[in-house]
Amino acid sequence: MKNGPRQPPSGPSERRGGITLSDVAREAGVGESTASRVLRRQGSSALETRERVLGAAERLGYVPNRIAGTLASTGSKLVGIIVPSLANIVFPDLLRGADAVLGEAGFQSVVGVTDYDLDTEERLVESLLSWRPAGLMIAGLDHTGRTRAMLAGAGIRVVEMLDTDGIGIDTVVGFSNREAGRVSARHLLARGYRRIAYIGHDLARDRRAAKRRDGFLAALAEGGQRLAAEDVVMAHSSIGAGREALGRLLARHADIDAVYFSNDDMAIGGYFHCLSQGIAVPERLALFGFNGLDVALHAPQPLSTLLTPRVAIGATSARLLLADEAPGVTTLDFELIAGATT
Amino acid sequence: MKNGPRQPPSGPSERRGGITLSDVAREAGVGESTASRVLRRQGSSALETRERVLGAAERLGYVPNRIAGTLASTGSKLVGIIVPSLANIVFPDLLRGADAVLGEAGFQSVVGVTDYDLDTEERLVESLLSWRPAGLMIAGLDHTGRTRAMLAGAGIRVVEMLDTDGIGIDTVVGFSNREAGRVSARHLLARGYRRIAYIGHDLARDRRAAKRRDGFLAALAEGGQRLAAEDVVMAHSSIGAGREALGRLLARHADIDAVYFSNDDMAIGGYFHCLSQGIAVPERLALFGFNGLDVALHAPQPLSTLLTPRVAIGATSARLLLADEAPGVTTLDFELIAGATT
DNA sequence: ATGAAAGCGCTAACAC
DNA sequence: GTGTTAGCGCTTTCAT
Repeated sequence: MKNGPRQPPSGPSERRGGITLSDVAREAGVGESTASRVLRRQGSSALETRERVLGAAERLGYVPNRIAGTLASTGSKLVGIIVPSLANIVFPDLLRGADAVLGEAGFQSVVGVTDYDLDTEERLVESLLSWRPAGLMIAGLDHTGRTRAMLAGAGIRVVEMLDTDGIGIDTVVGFSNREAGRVSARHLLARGYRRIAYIGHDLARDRRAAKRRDGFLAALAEGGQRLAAEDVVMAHSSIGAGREALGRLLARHADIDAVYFSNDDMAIGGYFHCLSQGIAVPERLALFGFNGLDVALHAPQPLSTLLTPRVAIGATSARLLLADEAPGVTTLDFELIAGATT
Repeated sequence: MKNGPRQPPSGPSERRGGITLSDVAREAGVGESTASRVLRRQGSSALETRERVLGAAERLGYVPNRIAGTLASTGSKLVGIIVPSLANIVFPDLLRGADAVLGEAGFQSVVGVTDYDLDTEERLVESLLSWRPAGLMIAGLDHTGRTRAMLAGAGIRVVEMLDTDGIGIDTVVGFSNREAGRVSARHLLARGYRRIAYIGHDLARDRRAAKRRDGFLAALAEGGQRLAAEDVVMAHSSIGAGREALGRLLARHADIDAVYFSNDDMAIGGYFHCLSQGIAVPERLALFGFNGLDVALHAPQPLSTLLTPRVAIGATSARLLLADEAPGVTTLDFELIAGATT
C-alpha cells in the first residue's frame, strides 16, 4: 500500500491535508474559533463544550496544521540552528543542549549544516529565514556581509555561539577562543616545555581553531618562545588525521617535547600514535588538546585539555533566545583539565 | 540595539513579517502572480518582466515566506527526522547523510530527539506531523501503537532506519541487528574464545542493542556455548560506563577470555581499561564492539567490530523518501572489521 | 505572458 | 462563553 498525497480527494477524512479544524468544529457542533480556543487551551470555555471538542478531535484523529496556525498568528514555533558540521560531536552537543530547552517550550529545531563554508551558511540562513523562525542560533561570529545583513534585518532573535572574539549581531554565548589558546600555551610553558609544536586542521575554514592558534602563538611569544614545528592538514579534524600528522611531524622534528593540537580529535589521534609507537607520554612528549571530549577524559592517561561547556552553551543560547532579552554577550568559560599527558 | 518584532508597524518595510510578495510586485509594476512565477522560475515570463521583478526583490531585500507558500501549495519542503539521541555520534552521522541529500533537493530537516523514550517519540511524531512535513524519517521499528497509527495515517512517506528486524510502516532502510549479534558471536567462536562475556547498556530503551544481544546469545547457543558473565549498566552507553563495567566484570570473573560490548563506546571504554591495567589484548582478553566508530578504527589496536553504514543509511533513506517509491525494505549491511582486539 | 480572484487552515479581533 | 468575519502571504486556476 502506497502512502503519499496521491489519491484523489474522497471523503472528508481523505482530502488534501486530512482533517481540519472546521471538521472538528462541525463534528462537535461548535464554531471554529471555539474549537480553536479549546484545542489551544486558551481563553475560557464551558466544560461541556471543551469535552465535545476534545472528543471530536480525538475521534477524527485531528492533527493541527501549524503551518496555517503560524501564518495566521504572529510567531512560529520553529527555531533555526546552524552548525558547521555534524561529524564532530561538539556540534551535536550544542544541538542537544538547545533542543532540550526548545522542546520543553514547544519549539522545534530546524537544523542546517554549513560544512564550514560561509557561502553555504549564507544560503542556509536565507533558507531558514524563509520559514519565519522565532529565532536563529548559529555557531560562530564570522559570516559573510550578506549573512550578517539578513540576520540583523530579520527582526528575530539571533544567537551566535561558541565564540566571543569579535562583534556579534545580537546575542552571543560562548567563550574566547583566543584566550583558550593562550591558556593552553601558558600551561605548557609553566610545565617547562620549550620545544613546542602545533598540529592543526583546515584553519581557513575553522575560524575558531585559527583563533585558538593565534592566542597560543601570542602567549608563547609573551613567554619568549615560538613554535618549534607545525603541521596543518588540509582536512577536517579527525583522529586519523591527528595520528598521521604527529607521525609526520616527529619524523622531521624528533626534538620537540610538546604538541598543542587544534582539538581533541586530533590530540587523541596523536596520543594513539604515541601508544602504538611506544613514545612515553608525557616524559618524552606532552600532548594538549581542546574540548574535553569523552574519549579524551577517559583515556588511559586522561588528555590534558580545555573542557568546553558545549551542552550548556546550547541550552543557554536557547534560553536567551526564548527569553527575548536585550542583546549582549554571555560567557560560559572553558575549564582547564590538567590531565596526564602534560 | 534590540531586535525582535517589538517595534510598532511603521513603513511598508517594517511591518510584521517584512517585505511581502505584493510589495515586490508593486515595486516591479506587475501582478502578484507574475512576481510569484518569476521568483519561482516557473512558467514563462518576458525577459524584461523577469529582470524587473528580480531587481525589485533584490532592492527590497525580499525573503519569501515559505509558511505561506506551503499553506497555499500542496507540499512542504520540511522533512522530520527523529532520533533517540545526539550524544552518540551514530545519530549525527545519520542526520548528516540525510541532510546532505535533503539540502540538495531544497528540503530542510526538522530534528526531534526522543532520548530513547517511546512516549517522547509519540509526542514528537505528533508535533512534527503538525508541520505537515513532506516525509518523516525515524530511527528504529519499535513505536507505540499510536505512533504507528499516526505515521501510517499521515499520508506522507515514512522511512524507518537502522533496523530490519520487525515489520515497517512504509519504507525501511538498515540492517538486521539480530544478525549483527550473530555474526559477532560466530567471529568470537571461530577464533576459539569460549569464556565469553557481554557488557551492555540500558537494553530496555535501546531496542536495537537488545536485538544484537539476542542474536549474539542465539549464535552462542548454536555453537554450544553460553554467556560466561554479563554486566549491563542502567545508563546510556559511554566510554566511561564501558570502562567501569569491564573493571567490575573482571573483578568477579577473572577467567573470561572475550567480551562482546553493546557498542563501540562501551568497547573503547573496555579497551582503555585494559590499556591502563596492562591487560594483554587480545591474548589475555579479546574485545568486540559494534559500529566501527572512528575512535575504534584508529585505536593503537584497531577494535574488532562491525562497521555500520550510518551516513549511507541516512542518505539512502532521504533519497527513497524523496523518490516517493513503493514501500519496501532496503538493506545496507554492516561490515565485519577483523581488528587487532580479537 | 500576465493579472484577478479564490482559497490553503488557522487565529484574532469583535460582536453577541 | 461562543460565533462571525477578516485576514496571514502565498500559489493556483482561469481569463485575457
